[in-house]
Amino acid sequence: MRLVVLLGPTGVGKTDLCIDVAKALHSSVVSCDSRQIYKEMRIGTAVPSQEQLQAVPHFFIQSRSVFEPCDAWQFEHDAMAKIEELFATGSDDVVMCGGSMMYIDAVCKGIDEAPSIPGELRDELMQRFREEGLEPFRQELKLLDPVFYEQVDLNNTQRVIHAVEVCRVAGVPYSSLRKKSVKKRDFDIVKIGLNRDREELYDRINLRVDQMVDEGLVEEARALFEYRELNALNTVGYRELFDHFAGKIEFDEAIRLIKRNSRHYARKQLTWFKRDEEIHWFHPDEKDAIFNLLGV
RNA sequence: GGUGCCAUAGAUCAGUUGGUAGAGCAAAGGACUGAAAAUCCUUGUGUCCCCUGUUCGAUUCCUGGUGGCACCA
Repeated sequence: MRLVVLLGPTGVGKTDLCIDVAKALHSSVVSCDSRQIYKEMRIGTAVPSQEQLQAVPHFFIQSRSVFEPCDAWQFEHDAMAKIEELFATGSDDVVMCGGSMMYIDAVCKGIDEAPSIPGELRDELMQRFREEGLEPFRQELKLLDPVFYEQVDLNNTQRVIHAVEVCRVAGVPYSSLRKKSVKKRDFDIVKIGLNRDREELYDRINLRVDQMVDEGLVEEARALFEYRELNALNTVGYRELFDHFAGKIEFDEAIRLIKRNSRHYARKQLTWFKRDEEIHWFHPDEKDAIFNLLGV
């Protein structure tokens, strides 16, 4: 049993190659994409085409609503259940394809146990953050978890508030739960990373944004405008258009920012992937070499 | 051909009353185990177009040149 993980920055060409690899291995595709998982978005998240989806069975593509958001912990459970089911029903190989760094690690290494945070608590804390800023949370964290207080970036609102949430709900310091243990999976994992020259990658990203606009990205985003506060819609390609709809920026500026933020996102992904020494890197055109590595 | 203006970071430009220089944009590097397409941190040496002169010292002023733009013929 083998999980073939196909990863790489946005726009590199994962989707096309993924179909070929899955066909060659007679396997299904488990999507590992934190935005393609939502059914309300399609154009801006570059969901595979109907033909591609029909060519090979796909899972976790537009399978969830933005009103029931996913997170890395949830994804680990859902994806692991699906992967084990596929192996149990006779698949030797399963292909997991996507660029969501933390979701990939959640499946390959697992995430430590921690309590779920009730929505009401987060709402309450966010309300307080808006009124009083981050300082009260820093002070509370210093009392509840001095160890993590020393480690965390105290400018990072999300990290500080999340740590406070966990401490409060769990009743123990957040740091005591962060064991960073790696779960042993009972299948092999092969990681294939796709990359291109920076200029080539950026050209593709810029071009793809123009294509998305031609396909109706603006209309897709407009239909979601009223839900723009939802976390799942804090997404490149949508939030910039939301700012335009709200009258904050011109249309051309929104498009420029979508391209730039997509490029930045690609770079951020590469930064994350760089430190994973298990990844075998290829240019997407090196299909033969990839098949060779996979033994097909 | 003549006159004027311009020539500084990847591109666009600011600036130095002569003491070797900066802003936004773009870009680059990094952190990151329950929001992750999120969130956060860091980064600007560049023949200041070339030559000549003045000067202790010129990217800044002078002479000439080259290139670009505008106007006039």
